[in-house]
Amino acid sequence: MEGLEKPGYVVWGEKLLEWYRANQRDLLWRERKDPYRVWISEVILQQTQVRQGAPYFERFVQRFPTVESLATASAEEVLLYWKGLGYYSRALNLHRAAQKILAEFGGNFPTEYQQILSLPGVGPYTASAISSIAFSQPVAAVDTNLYRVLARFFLCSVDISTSGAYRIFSELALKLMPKEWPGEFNQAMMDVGASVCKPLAPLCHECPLREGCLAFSRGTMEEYPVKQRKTKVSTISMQYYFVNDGLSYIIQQRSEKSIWKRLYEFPTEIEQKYQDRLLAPEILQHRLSHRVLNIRIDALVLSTWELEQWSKKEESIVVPYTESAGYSYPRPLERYLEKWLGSRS
DNA sequence: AACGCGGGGGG
DNA sequence: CCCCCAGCGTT
Repeated sequence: MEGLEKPGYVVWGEKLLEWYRANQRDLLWRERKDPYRVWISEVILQQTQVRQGAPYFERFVQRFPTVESLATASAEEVLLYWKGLGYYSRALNLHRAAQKILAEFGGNFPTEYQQILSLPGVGPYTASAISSIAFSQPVAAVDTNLYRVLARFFLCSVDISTSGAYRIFSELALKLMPKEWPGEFNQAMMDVGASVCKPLAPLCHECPLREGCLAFSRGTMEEYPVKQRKTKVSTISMQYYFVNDGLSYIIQQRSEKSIWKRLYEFPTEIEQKYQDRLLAPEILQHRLSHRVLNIRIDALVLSTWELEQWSKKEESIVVPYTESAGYSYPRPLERYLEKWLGSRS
């Protein structure tokens, strides 16, 4: 990595801030420096793009405006506001963290970095983001944007998926940061990374850091940052039965262990005697990051009496069509339901 | 250090 | 079909 003279660091940070003051995105959670709102927004935006997360933030803080309102809600309802966003343990951790804040910090959002880091679902990045934005602590929020911007500018070839990279980049960022503006600096880094220094086809012509950027001068922007290759994609098959009587259907809750934590799904098996009453199956394909799910859904229409017998089985829940929205479903099942219920009216 | 964990969008 | 994204927790 090429060095930068001491005075150069100061100029770097100030150039970035100057650009940020003129070009920052106006986002809902930037209106106030309320640690609660910063926290919620940061968790929503973990591995999630602003466009996708913004509507969720608005709904979430409207329903749960304070730590206490979140802590005293049911996990079930919190999940309902997370439905469709993915990475569902984030919602469950948010809920647990709110209860921890209530129990251990008297309902006041903790102000110390180490305390913030101790909250479930809050890692080094999120703790730094909250500390810097809400409490003006001089710590670097090391996310993929920061890796990309700095790796390109300084032509740094360290593999960002290794643990050593975190320390190198956070120390470098701290040198570049004007210490009076830690929150602004971190958010400026995110905005430059998101809207200018993009992973592919970066807009170098409008970059405030173009001058001095080593990757730009060599035309090798897209080769940075260096990241280890990902694992291969695997395929998994799933079988569901949509058991209904024309008015209600059967669901069960998934465990907290694997994919789709605590969301609701259709039964995965039926008794032998129903095998010859299945309707034509629906085949859905659902792509995840490193997996492809082939989902087969067989519809089974029972009489009201038969459905009632079924519902006596352990863990099964009968849902009237009209109350379908009261439960959180994985995306593919939600789409199946919409189609089924919609076709009836 | 490597992996599981979602979903939407872009080329 | 691949890639990407305001990461974290577990093993």
